[in-house]
Amino acid sequence: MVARALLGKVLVHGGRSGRIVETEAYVGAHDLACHAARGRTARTSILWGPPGRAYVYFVYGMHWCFNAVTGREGHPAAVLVRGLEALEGFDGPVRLDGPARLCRALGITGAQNGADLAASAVRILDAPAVRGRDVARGPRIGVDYAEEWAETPLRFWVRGSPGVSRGRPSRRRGQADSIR
DNA sequence: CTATTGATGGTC
DNA sequence: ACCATCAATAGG
Repeated sequence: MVARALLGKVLVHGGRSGRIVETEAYVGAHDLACHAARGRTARTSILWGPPGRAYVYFVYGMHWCFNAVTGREGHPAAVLVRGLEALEGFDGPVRLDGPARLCRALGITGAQNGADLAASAVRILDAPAVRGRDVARGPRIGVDYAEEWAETPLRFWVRGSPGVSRGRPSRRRGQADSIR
């Protein structure tokens, strides 16, 4: 799965870069947590386009979130990047845990929506994969409304990384479910 | 540590 | 009305 494979890769924008340490997969129009589940609209049309482009959306009146479109044309699926570890271009310490924080820190906004991730100012660079035993997975964050999809373990993160967000999947209790 | 709330605005 | 959020605050 692409969300798992993106862990360890490098997101770059505006001269700043970070190693991807937390992702969530949104797998299609049938996934009730996916923005595409409510049909093709002006906002979500990029999701139906070709893979390898940025889907950047605005939430809660103040935050941008960055996704990479992963589904082939006509198949809306994407991976939300939720956490990074700082690599280059930052002036002092930065927090990159959380999808909106990382966008703010890298200067990603709606201006990058639709950008080609292989040939524009926003890029994802290849890098060594994260070892299986360092990867954990669990339910996605903030999607309680998505019925059975709320508990589907489509969130992936690098165990122990400071770039992993602290948001819990609020429905269930207990610790982060984990392990590969 | 958990829980709650205000900020702030596009989308449908 | 509803959010794929964050920061600040209050309470145990």
